Amino acid sequence: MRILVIEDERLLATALKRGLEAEGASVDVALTGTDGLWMAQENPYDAVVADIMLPGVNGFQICRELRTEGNWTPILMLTAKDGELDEAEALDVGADDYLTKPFSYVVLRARLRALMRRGARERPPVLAAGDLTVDPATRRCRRAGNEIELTAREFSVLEYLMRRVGEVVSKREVLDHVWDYDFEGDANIVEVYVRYLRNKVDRPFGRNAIETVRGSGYRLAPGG
Amino acid sequence: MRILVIEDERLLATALKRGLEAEGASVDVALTGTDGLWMAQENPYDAVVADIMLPGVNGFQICRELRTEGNWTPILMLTAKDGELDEAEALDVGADDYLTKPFSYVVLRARLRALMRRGARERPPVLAAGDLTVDPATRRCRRAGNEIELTAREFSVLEYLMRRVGEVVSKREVLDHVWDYDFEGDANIVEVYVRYLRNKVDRPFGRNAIETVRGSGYRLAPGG
DNA sequence: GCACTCTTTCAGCAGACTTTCAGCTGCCCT
DNA sequence: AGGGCAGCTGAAAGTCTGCTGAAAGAGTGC
Repeated sequence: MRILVIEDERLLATALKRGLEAEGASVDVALTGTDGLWMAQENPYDAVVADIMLPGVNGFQICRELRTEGNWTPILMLTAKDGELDEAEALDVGADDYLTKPFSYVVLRARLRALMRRGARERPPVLAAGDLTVDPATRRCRRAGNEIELTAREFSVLEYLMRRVGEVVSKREVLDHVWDYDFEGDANIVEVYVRYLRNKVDRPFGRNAIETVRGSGYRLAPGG
Repeated sequence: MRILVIEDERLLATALKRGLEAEGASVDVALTGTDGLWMAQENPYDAVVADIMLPGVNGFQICRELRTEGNWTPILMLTAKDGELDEAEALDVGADDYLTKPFSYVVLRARLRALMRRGARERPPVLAAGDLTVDPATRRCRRAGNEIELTAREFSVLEYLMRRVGEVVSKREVLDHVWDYDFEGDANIVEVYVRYLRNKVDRPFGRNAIETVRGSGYRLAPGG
């Protein structure tokens, strides 16, 4: 479940990211409308949460632009104002739903779920590579019929690798997608998580799904 | 995918180089505007990322100069300032897009991809010469159906030769493109790597893809 | 407040990879 | 034939990367 949050208030953006990720979503954050629009154009998200008031391109423009391009990803609009006008305009330009700040996280999640259910397109429910499967929706991981317990971070790292089976993924990329985009720490953290994952998904099964490509990163073997 | 990064902050330049290379791009770095302009004029890049504030020739000038020469390589401008003025001017002189520092790597990559896609120069994802193929995305190399394991350096050298199949490539050029731009050592290192490559991609197959052109350099035979 | 789990940092280590070097081979010229 | 190069080679030295255990730090639930 990939979600794009376009929101310039970092506190809120981070809160949303954390919250949604805790439920198994893979969340990217854009801090400006310009960035957000580009990211939405570039990646296939399952939903977009966009503030209306944004630096650069505003939420309405993002919405209109995406729709005119034939991009029908569900969009949930946020705004600080609570005028009827905004709401009408939001729906006019093609947003699917509308939420007035301040809102409770629970409400946002509920609406978002509804949106995505409605927009339930052909989306492979589980990621699979050989006998290894990962279900972002239920946040479950199984291998050869055995359920594997993963922590939130572990799951996110594995999910990202699974989304790119076969490709070499650099530690930097993992960092960019799984950690906050402004994570300052050492890329060693990725090595550490790869070790945790290997201990859980590879070692017990005597397999080696996560390959190391020295100097480049890691690659999840297509066959698991 | 060849990308030129013109940026005087070495930290940033290195980060970009690493990141983009990790995704299979072949990245050259210029630390001054003068060098950058020259390199952009000399080599066919798929995209140029240029800082506006540079020692020597600045980003605007590079852009204008290339455009007036009829060079329409996509250019992405970077700047520390976030004035509207800069943005307008960047687009005026012919840049294709504009990014304000600090930016997240994810965003840069997304924009860059979009730019190159817009440039609609469909580039085959894998490089091939006869039965020898190299895939920068997965960092895999195969010959006659056999997977060949290459180290990071070996891969980069081979990739560079493959990008210029049929052409004679001097050791100096290989050094400049594959090693850090400030590599001080002996060009003999290239000979050493050519040997490693021959041992892996030629010898086992009884072929001779990498030809020596005495006095000039090496040439990758178009037929593999 | 305490116990617990999860996340992050850190420094040491082993091994893989890179680079250097000195001698050798073979081509080309006189 | 012999000298001068350019390129080739084997081996050793050097560097760097990724792996690991341990422990500190954050976050959560009781």
